Amino acid sequence: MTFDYRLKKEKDFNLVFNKGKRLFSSCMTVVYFPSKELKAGFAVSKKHGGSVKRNRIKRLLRESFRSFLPDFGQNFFFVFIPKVQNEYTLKQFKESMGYIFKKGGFLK
RNA sequence: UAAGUCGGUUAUACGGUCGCGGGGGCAGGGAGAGCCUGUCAAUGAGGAAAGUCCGAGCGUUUUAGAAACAGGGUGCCGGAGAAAUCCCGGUGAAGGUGACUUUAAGGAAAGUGCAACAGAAAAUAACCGCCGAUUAUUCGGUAAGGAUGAAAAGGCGCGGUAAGAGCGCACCGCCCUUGCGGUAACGCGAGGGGCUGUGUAAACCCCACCCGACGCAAGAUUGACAAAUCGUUUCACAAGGGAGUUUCACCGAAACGGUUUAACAAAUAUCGCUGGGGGAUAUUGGUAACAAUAUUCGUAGAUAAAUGACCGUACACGACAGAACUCGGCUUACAGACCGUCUUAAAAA
RNA sequence: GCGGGUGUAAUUCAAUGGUAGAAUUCCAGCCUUCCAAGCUGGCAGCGUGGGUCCGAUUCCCAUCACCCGCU
Repeated sequence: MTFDYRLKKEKDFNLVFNKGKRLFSSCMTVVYFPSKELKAGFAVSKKHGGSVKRNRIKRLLRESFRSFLPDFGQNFFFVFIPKVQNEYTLKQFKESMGYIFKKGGFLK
C-alpha cells in the first residue's frame, strides 16, 4: 500500500465522519464516502494500548487493505476503526474486511 | 555446597518471496526543476526511544544590562564535567552477623509558631513526696523517688548533706584551648571548664551561594490578515508603552497622506532536521567519575507519522516496549541467559 | 511533542500535622392495612510506594490514573 492511497488531511477525515455511511462487523467499524480517489485512513484510539500495540494494529489493517487493493470497482474514502480486543490477527481483519466489502458491494 | 551482596554484558539469529520510509547510482521522458516513470544494490527504533525529574546547546523576547524587593532552587568535604540537587571518592549518622546499603547532613544563643492524648509539669518547672521551722496549717529549702509520654531538665557510681543538689570526685557525654594525622569534612590524643540553655527548620524563618521568562506546536521563509518604507503635522526629553514589581539604563511617541505587493495558500509547502560535549577498540594517567593519544566506523529523519505478512532452519520459544530538535544525568518498566567481585554458614584438606 | 492541574465512603464535596466529617445511596428496625415520606441505628475510606517526624489525608520524593491548555 503506497503513500498515495492514504487518507491524511483532517478536512477529509471530517468529511467522511460527518457525511459518510457506516458498516459494521465483529471486530471493526468502517465509515465510507464516495470520492474521486481511493484512499483509506485508520483511527486507532488510546484504549487499545501503548504506541507499540497501536502501531501493530495499523500495520495489520494496512496489510489486509493492501490485499484487496486490485479488486476495487469504484473509488471511496474509507476510515477503519477497530474494536478493542485481547488479540489481533491478520486473518481476523482480512475476513471481516472481505465481509464488509461484499456487504457494501465495493468490489468488482 | 547453600544463602546472599555489589557490578557488568546481551536484548532471538540466519536465509528466501511480497510490501513500506528517506537518500544514492543508472536508464528513459520532459523546455526546465529529484518534476515524472522504471530499475539496481545498500540502508532504516531503544537500553530504557518511556516518565519529563534536573541541566546544557539552539530559538524568540530590548544582543538580558545595574540596584533593591518578590519568587524559586541548593546547603558535610574534595574531585570530575560544557553544565546540573541525583555522577565519582571520602567523612559523620542510621540499618544489617557480614559483604554492603541508605543519607535535602548549615543555623534552635536573631525572632515567631507548634508539641494532640496522657501527665504535677511540654519550658521562667514544682502536684505528691523528702527535710527544717511552726501559731498546726502555713512558711522556707530541695529536686533523690513517683501511674504518663516520642521527649522530663546531662548519665552512672562514690562521697557529701537536715533533706538534697556538678555541691565535690572518677568514667562517659558536652563546651573551650591545644598537639599529631589528613588538601578538607573529620579522626586520634592531651589539658582545662565544672555544665544555664527540650524537640521540631522535609514549620515560618535566618545565613551563604545560584537563577530573567517562554519553549522546536520555539522560531524563520513565500502568500494572506496586513506589513514595510517615505513624507507632512503635532507633542517633547515629560507622560504613556516596551522584561515579575520599583528605581535606573536602553528604545522617542501619536495622527494623516502617499508608494510597494498577478495567480496558486496548505492545522509543515520549504527551512529548523541531524556529524554530535558521536560510537567502537587499544594504550597511558587516575581508587573512580573522567581525561589524553592512536586506529577505525559513517550510523533513522517521518509529519494521520516508515520495520509488516508468509515460508524454512536452530534454540533459551523471544520480556519491557516504538525516534519526533539534539545531547548529559536521574527515575521507572523488564522474560531469559552469561561473566565477575566479595560476605556469611556448614563440611573437607 | 511541550506546559499545567486533580486524586478522600458507592456518588458529590469538607477537614490547622494529633479519633477522618456532611449530604445522598445501601442495609436493619420503628411507623403504616401496604407503599412513599418521616424517625432511630449501622456498613462502607485518604490512588500506590518510600522518606522526614514521637505521629502524616496534610510536608518532601518517586510512581500510577484521570483531566485541561498550546497548532
